[in-house]
Amino acid sequence: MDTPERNQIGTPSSKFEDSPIFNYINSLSPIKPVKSLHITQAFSSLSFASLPSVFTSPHVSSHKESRFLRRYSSSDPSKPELSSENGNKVCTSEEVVVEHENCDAMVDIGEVSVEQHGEGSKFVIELPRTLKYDCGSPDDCVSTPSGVEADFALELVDPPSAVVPHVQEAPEKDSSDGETQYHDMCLSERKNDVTVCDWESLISDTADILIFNSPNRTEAYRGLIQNSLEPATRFCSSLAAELNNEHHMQIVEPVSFEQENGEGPFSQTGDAGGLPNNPSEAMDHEAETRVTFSCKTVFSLHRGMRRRCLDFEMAGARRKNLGDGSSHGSVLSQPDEKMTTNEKQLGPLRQCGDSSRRVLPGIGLHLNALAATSKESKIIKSDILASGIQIRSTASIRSPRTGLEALDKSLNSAASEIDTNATENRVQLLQDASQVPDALASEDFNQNSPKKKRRFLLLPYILNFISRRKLESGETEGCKRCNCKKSKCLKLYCECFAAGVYCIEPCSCQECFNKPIHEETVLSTRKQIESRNPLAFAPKVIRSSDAVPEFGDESSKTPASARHKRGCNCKKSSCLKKYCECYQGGVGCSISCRCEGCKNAFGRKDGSSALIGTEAEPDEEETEACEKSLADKPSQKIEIHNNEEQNSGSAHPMTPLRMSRALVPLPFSSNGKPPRSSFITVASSSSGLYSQKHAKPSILRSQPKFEKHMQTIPDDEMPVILRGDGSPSTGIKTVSPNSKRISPPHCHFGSPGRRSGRKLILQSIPSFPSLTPQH
DNA sequence: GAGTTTGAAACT
DNA sequence: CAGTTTCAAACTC
Repeated sequence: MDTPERNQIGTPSSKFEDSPIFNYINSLSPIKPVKSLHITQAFSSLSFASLPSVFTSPHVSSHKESRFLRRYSSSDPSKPELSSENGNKVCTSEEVVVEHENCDAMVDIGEVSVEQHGEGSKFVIELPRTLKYDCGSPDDCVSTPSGVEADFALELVDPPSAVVPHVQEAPEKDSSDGETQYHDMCLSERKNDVTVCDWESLISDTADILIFNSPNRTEAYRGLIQNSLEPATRFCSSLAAELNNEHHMQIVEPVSFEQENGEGPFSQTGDAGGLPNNPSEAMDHEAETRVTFSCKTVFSLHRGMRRRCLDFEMAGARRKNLGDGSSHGSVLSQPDEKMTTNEKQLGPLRQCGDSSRRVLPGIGLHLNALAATSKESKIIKSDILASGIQIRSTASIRSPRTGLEALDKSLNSAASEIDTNATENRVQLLQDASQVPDALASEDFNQNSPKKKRRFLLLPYILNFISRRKLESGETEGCKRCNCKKSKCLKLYCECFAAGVYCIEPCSCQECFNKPIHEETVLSTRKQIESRNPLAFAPKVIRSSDAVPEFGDESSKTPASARHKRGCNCKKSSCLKKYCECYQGGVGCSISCRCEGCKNAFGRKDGSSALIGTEAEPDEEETEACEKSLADKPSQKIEIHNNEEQNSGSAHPMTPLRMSRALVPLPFSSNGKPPRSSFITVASSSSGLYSQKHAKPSILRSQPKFEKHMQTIPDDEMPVILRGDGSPSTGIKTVSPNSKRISPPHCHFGSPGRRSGRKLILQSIPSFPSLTPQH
C-alpha cells in the first residue's frame, strides 16, 4: 500500500506506527497496514503532537460482530480533551481516502467537519455534500451528507439534539430527532432499516473493516467520533461497497486530530448538548476552535464484498436532517436547496407525482452502472487527478444515485479504463447525471470558504460525469423497457425483472416494484421464483454447440448452433414470429420444442436449419470472434479471478449481483429495430454473487454487438453468472480447466451500440466467504 | 394508439 | 403434470 500519499503523510503517522498499539493492531490485521496518510490540507497545516496512534494505524478486524466502526480513542492523556469532555469545540474535518489496494487507487473523498462556532450554542456540522449516502429507503435513510459539493451545516440549537450529547449517551441509540438521525445513522441496529442494515452488513460481512477500538476509549468519545465520522465513514463504506463486490474493504478512520484554534482541551460539558461550557469564550474566539481530525478510509477491496445498500440515494433522508431548515444556518440554506434538487432528481422513486419530472427518473436505478468507455475513463481520470483527487483503481464502482452516482461513475470510469464494453444502463446514468451534477456544480462553485475546498474534491467527478451524460444522452433513445401493468414487474412476464435488472425510467410499467427501493421485495420474489424454477432466470437460449453437442459443430457459429433451453410451444405462429422464443432468440427450434407447424427460419424442430446462413446469419463474421470468445471453447468457463481483473483494470461497473442478460436480438426485425424481447436473459440470480468482473462482462460488453447479432451463451457459462448466491446451482465451475477467461474485449463494441437492453442489474452480494486481503 | 393475437408464465 | 388463467410482448390495423 505504498502510495504517494503515504509519503505525504506527516510525522504523525510514522510516529504512531511505532507505537505498541499500532504494532499490535498491525499484527492483528490481515490487511496490510495502511499508514495513515494525511493528505488533507488542514491536516498538513496542523501539528498533532499527540495524535492518537489509533487513528493513524489501520486496524483490521474480522469481527463480524463489529457492526460499527470503532475508533480508538486516544489513549494519550493529552487527548482526553477530545473526548466527551468537551464536545463543544470540536470541529472535525474528515478526509476520506479510498484506496484500492490492488491498484493503489486513492480517492480523496472529502471532509466532514464539525465546527463549534463561537456563538456557543450553535453546533455546526459541515458535511461533504459531494457524497451522497443513499439508503435506498427514504424512511430509513438518515440524512447523510449528500449532494455534491453542497455544504451541509447543521446547527444544533437544541442541546439534546446536539451531536455531543448524543454521543455521550450512546452512539447507538435511536434518534427520533431528524437532526440526530444523521448521527445515528448506521449506528443503531435498526432491523428494519435497510440502509443501516446495509451498512452493517457491509461492515460485518466485509469483516475487514478496521476497527478502532481503544481500550481506553470512552463512549462519549467514541460516539463523538462515530457520529462525526459517520457520514464519511458511511460514504466510504458505501463507496467501498460500490467499488465492487470483489474487494475487501478496509477502513481506517480518524487519522488525526487537529486543533487549530483550540486553546485548551475540550471540555465536554455533557449537558447542553455539546454546547460550550462557556459560550462567551467561544464567542471571544470568534469561534472557531477547531479540531480537525482526518479520517482516512482505506478500502481494501476484496471480492465478494457484500453490497446491499449501495444506493446512495438519500434525498429523503437529507430532507429529514435539514428539513427543519428554519434553524439552519446560512450554510444550510444552500444545502437545502440542493437537497431539494436532489430530491427532485430522485423523484421518480419517491416522487412520482412530483411535477418536477425533471428529476432524473432513472437515477439510482441503474445498478449496473455503465462502465465508461476507455476514453471516458481516461478523461475522467485526468480530471480527477488534476483536481487533486487521486483515483487509481481497477475496481469497478457501481453508480449510486444522484451526486454520488456521478462520483461513482467517475470513479468507475477511472477505475475501468479498459472497460469499454460494459455499459448497460448507460441511459439511466446519463439521465441521472444531467441533473444532479449540475445543481451540485453550481452550488459548489459558490462555495468560498477555504474549508469547503476539500469538499469540492469530487466536483471534477461530477462535472465530468455530467458532461459525459449529456454527451451520452443521445444514446439512450431506442431503449425499450417493459410495459407491465399488473405484474408489478415482479414476475417473469416483465422483461426487466426476468433479465435481472431494475426497471428504469424508460419503462412504462405501472406499480413497478422492480426498483432499487424495493430491492428486498425484488430479491425475495426472485428467490421465490427460483425456488420454483431454478432456471427461471437462466438464459433461455443456450449455445447448443456447448450444451447440446448434437446440434452441431463448433465451426458453426450460427444461431442454429444455439437452442432455446426449454423449447417453444408455438401453435399458431409457426415459429416465425417473435411470439416464438426460439425465433425471438434467433435460434432454431429443437427437439425439445413442442411447436406445431414449425417453420423457424433459424432451424426447424425436425433438425433442418435451411435458412441458416442466409437471413439468419446476417453478421456472422462480425460476431464470430465474439462468439468464440464466449462459447467456442466448450470447456471454457468464466474464470473468476479477482486479482487479474483488477490488475487488468477491467473493472466492470456491473452490480454485485451479476444478473445479466444477453441480448439476443433477431438478426432481422420486422421494423428494423431489435425485437422488444431481443435480449434474452443470459443470467440472473437474485442472490447472484457472481463477480461482476467475470462472466458478465463478457456478455455485457458484447451487448452492442449482440444487439445486432445473435448471441447465445453456453449453458455452462450462464450458471456461472447467475450463481452468486452460492445456491445449489453453484456447482458450476467458474474456472475452466484451461483457466481461460472469456474475453469480451475481442468484441470491440463501441459505446454507440450500448443503449438497448440496458437495464439495471439487481444487486445482491452475498457475504463474501473469505476476505483474504488482496495485495 | 388501440385492439388483437400469441405464447410464456403463473396458477390451480 | 396437465389444464386454465394471467400477463405482456408482438403484431395488426
